[in-house]
Order: sequence, then C-alpha cells, then structure tokens
Amino acid sequence: MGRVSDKRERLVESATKLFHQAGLKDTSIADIAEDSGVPLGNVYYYFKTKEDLVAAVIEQRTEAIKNEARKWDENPDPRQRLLNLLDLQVSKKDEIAQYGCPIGSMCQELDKERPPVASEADGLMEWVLKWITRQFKEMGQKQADQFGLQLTAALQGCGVVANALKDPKIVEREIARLKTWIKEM
Amino acid sequence: MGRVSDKRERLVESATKLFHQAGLKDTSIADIAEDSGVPLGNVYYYFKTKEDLVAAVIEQRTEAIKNEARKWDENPDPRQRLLNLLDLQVSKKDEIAQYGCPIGSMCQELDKERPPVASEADGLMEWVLKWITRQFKEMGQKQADQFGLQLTAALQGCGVVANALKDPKIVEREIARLKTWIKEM
DNA sequence: GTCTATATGTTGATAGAC
DNA sequence: GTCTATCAACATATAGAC
Repeated sequence: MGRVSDKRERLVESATKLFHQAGLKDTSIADIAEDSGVPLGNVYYYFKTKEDLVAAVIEQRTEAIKNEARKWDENPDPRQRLLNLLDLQVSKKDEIAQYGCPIGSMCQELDKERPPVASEADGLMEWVLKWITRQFKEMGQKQADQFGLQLTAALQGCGVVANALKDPKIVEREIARLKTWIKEM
Repeated sequence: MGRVSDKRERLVESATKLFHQAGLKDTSIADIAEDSGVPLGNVYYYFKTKEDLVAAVIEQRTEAIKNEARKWDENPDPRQRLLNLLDLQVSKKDEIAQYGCPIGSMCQELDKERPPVASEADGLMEWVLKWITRQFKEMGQKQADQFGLQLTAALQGCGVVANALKDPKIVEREIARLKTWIKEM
C-alpha cells in the first residue's frame, strides 16, 4: 500500500467552501471538481452521489465545531467558554455578512430537502443549542434553558440580518451586546 | 374589453407558496403551472423569465407586510404595535417551524443569487428592521437602534432554530419572552 | 390571450479505456 | 484508482397553431 491520495479531502474542502458561498443547488459537481482539481468522472469514485458529498460536508463541519468546543471545554469557567464562542463568531463577521452563518444557512437549505441529509444538519444546530444551554447550567442559571435558546437565536438572527444587509458591523454590534450581557450575569 | 383573467394572480400565489415550502431551486415553472392550473407555455405570457416571477413574489410579500404595518401604525401606542407584530409571528409558528420564516429564508436563498433580485428581498429585511427600530424611537428609547437590531435578530433567529428543530414551541417560548421584555420597558 | 410541442442547455450520473 | 466521453433526465424558454 502506497501513499494515500488526498483527493477525497480536497473534494470535501472545495464542496464545503462552494456550498456555503453559492448554495447547494447552484454548486454543480463539475464546479467542485474544477475547484479541487479532480477530474469530473473521478469524483464518483469517492462519492457515489451528490448527496453523499453533502453528507461528508456536514460531517466535516460537525467535527470542526465539536473540536473547537472540546478545546473550550478544557476551560473550567463556563462563562469564558461562551465568550470564546462569541469571539469566534465575531472573527467570522465578514464571511457571515457575505454568505450567512454556515450552520444556519446549511440547515435552512437542507430543510427543503428530504431526510436523512436534512436531519444531520439539524442535529448540528441542536447540538449547538444544547452546548450553549449547558454552559448556562454550569453557571448555575436557573433559566438556563431560556438563556440557551435566547443566545442561540440571537447568534443565528444577527447572521441572517447581517447577511441581508451585507454589513459585518451588525454581527459586531449584536455580539458585543451579548458579551456584555453574559459578563454582567 | 371583457373580464380580466386572474391567471397572473394565481401564478404569483402558487409561486409564493411553493418557493417558501420547497425553495426556489426545487420549484420548477412546471410545478407552479400545475399548482395554479395554468398551462406551462402560458406562464411565459405573464412572466418572461423565472426571475420576473421571483420578483413578483417578493413584491407581493413586501406589499403584504407593509399593509399589515399600515394597519398597526394607526394605533397611537408604539409598544402595542410591536406586540401586534409579535402576535402575528406567533400565529405563524407552525408554518415557521416547518418551512422557516418566509422573509428570512427568501433573503438567504436569494443572497446566493445575483442582483437585482437579491437586493429587493434584502430591502424588505431592511425595511422591517427600520420599522421595528422606529417603534422603539417613538417609545422614547435612547437605545432604539440597538433594541431594533436585537428584536429583529431575535425574531429571525428563533425562526431558524425552530425550523432546524422542527418545533413551533421554540417560536412560542422565545416570543413570549420578547413580549414580556417589551411590556416591562 | 391560450396552449401544445419542442428547442436548448445544464446537471447528475455512468461506461469503459487505461 | 484515474480519466474521457457520453448518456438520460430535467429545467428554462420559445415557436407557432389556434
């Protein structure tokens, strides 16, 4: 057995980028093949269908966010964990203003599709909601469930509004407010 | 000149419904023709391209929300106007949990497209943000801009989360909180 | 204005040589 | 495992009879 090809990896990477930028429907397999430098016909050796490729993209995004969370979870202060999440989001403000929140837009676009692909993306949103809620619980907040929903919705919402108005400052302003809110708890 | 045909109207109505339920890309002209009972070829007498039909749908949605707002604006109490908006949103909780917020999802889907269609939908979101902000201003709130963004984002955000988790109760809970917040101002 | 038939283009997916 | 050529399906849009 020789060197392992990185083509599969490159395909997922290109698909992740293009799906977010142009949307699922407007990104053809040919687009992904070209962007990743893999010949069209060869794509189907790694992914039997486009749906399989979409599933791989969701899996990759899921792993990425869970890895971030694992890092944050090493911090003993749940308040600081939330602030880390908010800081990450602010750092992506330009991307969010241009193309929307990667998780939110993917859930929305996939919800118009059939299961099981949709539920995988939705599962990621649910995981985020639960992770955020857990931090409030560990802070001893009795209204942890409400605050968890409130913060998750605020994050998604400022993404939608910032994307519609094409203004990264909207993400900045709203998340600055959220950080103050959490610090003052 | 005889009776005016209502075909154009029926086409826009079907398109509005199907675009929201299935998404723009997954709704073909043939689908809209079938749903409205208009023969395929005849669609093009009323709308030269699919993009024209999309533009008509956005226009229709814009008129609908502006008409609602005109009614609410007759009320002298800006606080009550906001509560009316929130009540309307709660009444649509099932639709939102199933298909997402009509305005938010349309903005997001169109943003992946090219102008000028996208900017029309985005303009609607901006109009909503400004209308909400104006109510806070008329309430004498010095932080009206911040509250306007906060409420708009919260509304959009609970739509995204409710849609991902397919749970209308999420809309209910989050908007109940927002109503309390506004009443206590 | 209305409708059928069809042109035209693009996409997801496959066949089969290497 | 890799790649070219191509198929089959479907979408938008048009032609042209009525």
